[in-house]
Amino acid sequence: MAKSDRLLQMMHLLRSIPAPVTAEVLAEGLEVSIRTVYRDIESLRAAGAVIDGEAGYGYSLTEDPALPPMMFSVDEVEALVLGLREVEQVGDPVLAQAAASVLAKVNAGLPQALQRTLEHSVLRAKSFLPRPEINIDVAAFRRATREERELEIDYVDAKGAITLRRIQPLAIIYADAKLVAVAMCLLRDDFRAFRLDRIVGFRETGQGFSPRRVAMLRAALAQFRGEVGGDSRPV
Amino acid sequence: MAKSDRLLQMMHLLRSIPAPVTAEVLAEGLEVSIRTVYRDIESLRAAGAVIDGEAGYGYSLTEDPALPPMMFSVDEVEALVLGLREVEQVGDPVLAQAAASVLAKVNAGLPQALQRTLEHSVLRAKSFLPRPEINIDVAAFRRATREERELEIDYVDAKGAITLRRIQPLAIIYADAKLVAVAMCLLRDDFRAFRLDRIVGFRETGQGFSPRRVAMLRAALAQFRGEVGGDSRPV
DNA sequence: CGCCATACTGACAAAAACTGTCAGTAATGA
DNA sequence: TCATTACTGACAGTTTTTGTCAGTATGGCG
Repeated sequence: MAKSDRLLQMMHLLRSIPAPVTAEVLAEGLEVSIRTVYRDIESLRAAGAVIDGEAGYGYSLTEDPALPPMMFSVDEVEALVLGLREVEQVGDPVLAQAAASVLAKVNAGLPQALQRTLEHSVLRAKSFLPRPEINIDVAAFRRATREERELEIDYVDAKGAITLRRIQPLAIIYADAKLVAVAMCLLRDDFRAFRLDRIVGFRETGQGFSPRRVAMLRAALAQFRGEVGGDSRPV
Repeated sequence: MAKSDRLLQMMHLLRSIPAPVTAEVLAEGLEVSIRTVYRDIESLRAAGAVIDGEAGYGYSLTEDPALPPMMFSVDEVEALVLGLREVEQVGDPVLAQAAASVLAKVNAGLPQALQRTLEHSVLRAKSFLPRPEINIDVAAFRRATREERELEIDYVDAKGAITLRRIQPLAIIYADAKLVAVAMCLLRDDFRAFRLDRIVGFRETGQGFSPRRVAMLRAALAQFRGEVGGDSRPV
């Protein structure tokens, strides 16, 4: 086997096997000697891969030269930072964490100058709006929505009474400081918007409504638009 | 030179030189014969690169195997979409365009299932807050901020009087529906926050304040934080 | 159609690179 | 200390690669 081919295969192994990977595992996988593995690791390092190797532990790929610099402009980096920083402030902890993670990933792939732009962005997001407290697992709600599963929700209306609703959730709208779920309400047999801070509990019914979410959402948004002001019917 | 090294260099040339690249150019750049270039191209193709080659025209890299699918989770994609869609709505026109562009780029690198998640995202952003009209070129203001250039601004205060201020802009804060520039005000010799909708005009003074923006911004934010509420001094 | 500019392929001898084995060094954690 | 692993240099034999040469093919243009 040509060394050049094998180097590509080694990169593949280093990317796909969880760290640490020992030289022995690599040698077996590539059917070469351990000495050759050491040489190949050296070649990969010369080519820009940052591969940590600790005696008694094994190798881990900490920087992948195959990851080309992401071709984002300065404006694009600023848009990214602003958008994701805003998401970090909203009321879904899983989503906030995901936003931070995206920033870290993008940052890792940027050339140094753009990394600086990202880290010291001119744009900052800061919200002063009071945020109603949300007590449900928003990530789970998002997931049910995405996977087109019917939900039963305990909903507190404006008067404080709790009603039980069966809904097909279509989207979650971030409307300034409020999170609003757009859904087909099976009690009213019509589209409704439900504020997430007024949902005190929810569970899946076991029913699905696949694959109609996108079309229904389109209809709901058109209907709400026709009524001027998307949250005019918060129930 | 080891072939494996040269293959990496050839990929670099193919990525960075605008198409078409002739075998002759590659041969010269890599200091090998044309026959070797043909062989290397073959090796790169075997390794997954899609390289078009037309007689009389040259080569172009149409698909780069080094581009791994972007490793974003579903949550991360949703965070991205939400954040960038918000920027599309609230950002200055250049920034809004950049946000759309980022989404397109990210989408292009995603596996199909995640492309669908992105295109039909459960999460939507919709703002109902009244937005004061901004009449300056915000992208130019951003740029001056980034490049640490002093500005002279015509500022309308709360009473409607226009004052001329000389500032060192440090950041632009998206504070709900308002855009606020944090700056060192050279008139007051202190940090101030200026609402962008009250800036009726600005121009560069020709002075710079490099490389102090980041440190000054840190100090400004600490000062504003100490005062409880970051826009308590909008001037 | 012929010409030009370019991509493409096979063959071969000489040159270069690579390999596994062996011997020895080093680091970390229990 | 021991076990587990990474690391380096040297060498003879093996494998791969190279440039040269000869020939094929394609698209665009006059």
